[in-house]
Amino acid sequence: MFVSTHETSLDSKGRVSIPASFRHALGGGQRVFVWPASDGSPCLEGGGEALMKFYQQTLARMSPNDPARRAFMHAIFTRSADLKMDDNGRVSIPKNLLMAAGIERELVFAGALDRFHIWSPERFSAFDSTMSAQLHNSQGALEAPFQAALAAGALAGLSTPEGDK
Amino acid sequence: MFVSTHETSLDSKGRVSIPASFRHALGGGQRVFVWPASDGSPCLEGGGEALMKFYQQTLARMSPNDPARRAFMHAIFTRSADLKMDDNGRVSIPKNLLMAAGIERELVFAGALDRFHIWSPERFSAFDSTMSAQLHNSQGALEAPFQAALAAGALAGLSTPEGDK
DNA sequence: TGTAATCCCATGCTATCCCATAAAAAGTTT
DNA sequence: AAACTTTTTATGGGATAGCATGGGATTACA
Repeated sequence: MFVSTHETSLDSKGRVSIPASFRHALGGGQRVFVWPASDGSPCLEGGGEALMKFYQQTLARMSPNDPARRAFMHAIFTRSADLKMDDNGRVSIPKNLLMAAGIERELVFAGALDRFHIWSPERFSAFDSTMSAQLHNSQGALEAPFQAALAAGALAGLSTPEGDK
Repeated sequence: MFVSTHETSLDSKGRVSIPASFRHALGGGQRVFVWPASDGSPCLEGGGEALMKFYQQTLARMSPNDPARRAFMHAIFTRSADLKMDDNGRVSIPKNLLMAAGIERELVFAGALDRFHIWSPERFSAFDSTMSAQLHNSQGALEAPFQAALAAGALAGLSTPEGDK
């Protein structure tokens, strides 16, 4: 899974190394898809073939006439770049996407479980602050899913004495 | 699959290069079919022999008396141009189709998974904005197919704890 | 016999492939 | 725990192949 953040930069040819841990999360394939974040955040969003296959299946479950389908298709497949990593794990992100995210040379890879985000450092630190505040105000909303997951048996062996070694 | 967007233009002879990634998506054949978008969008729609075969089979499954069959037949087969790529991967799109899409010289190829669309740049960016707004208002409509795809096991190993190593 | 479509070759550009280097991480041996 | 070896990662840059594009020559056909 995609975890942690990595700060890096484009080289003189416009290439950037995908962080090693992200490459592992991509599962060995060398295709990477990148598009403007679909939640409207001023950053890019990316994932591997697994995520794209998931989106494909999501589309397959929608009526061909559903206007939401066309919007979703456009947001993910039309706007995305299909990138191929070179032997050293680098990709070249198209200029229009870099511009949309306000990236010049420095950038931040941010893990998000089943996908990752690419930020300009300035926008990322602003976002980081926003999220701190947001989390502080969201404790209530977390309560219910938190308890549900616990009840479903997640964390078994960690929250109870049986989990000790 | 057809992914991403490519901006290009007609040359002085009226030819245009099919983007390389689209040529690959066409599977090596050199026939390309183009027609006015069947959903009423002010653009052209296109695909390769695979898509046409799919439409052919769709027609075969409709009753010969079904008025919808005639309309569908007309929209796809009657209106479409059967283009042949030259050795450099270029085609000449008939003038009447270009006019219908409002294309003068510049144009945009937009991938849509199993097909692609051809837009005038102005119309494309307007459509792009519309789709952003549309997506924003469609979160509800996406919820169900999204969950269904998840339940069907897409993304297995990425979004669930079982995927951890 | 003119007009236009097709075929073919030439060119600059860029993406890709590949090798080299250096730093960092992980693993071994005393 | 220090010293050494091996592997992985990040980065730079040269060589090459593929792509987009322009345009001349040839063919089709009206």
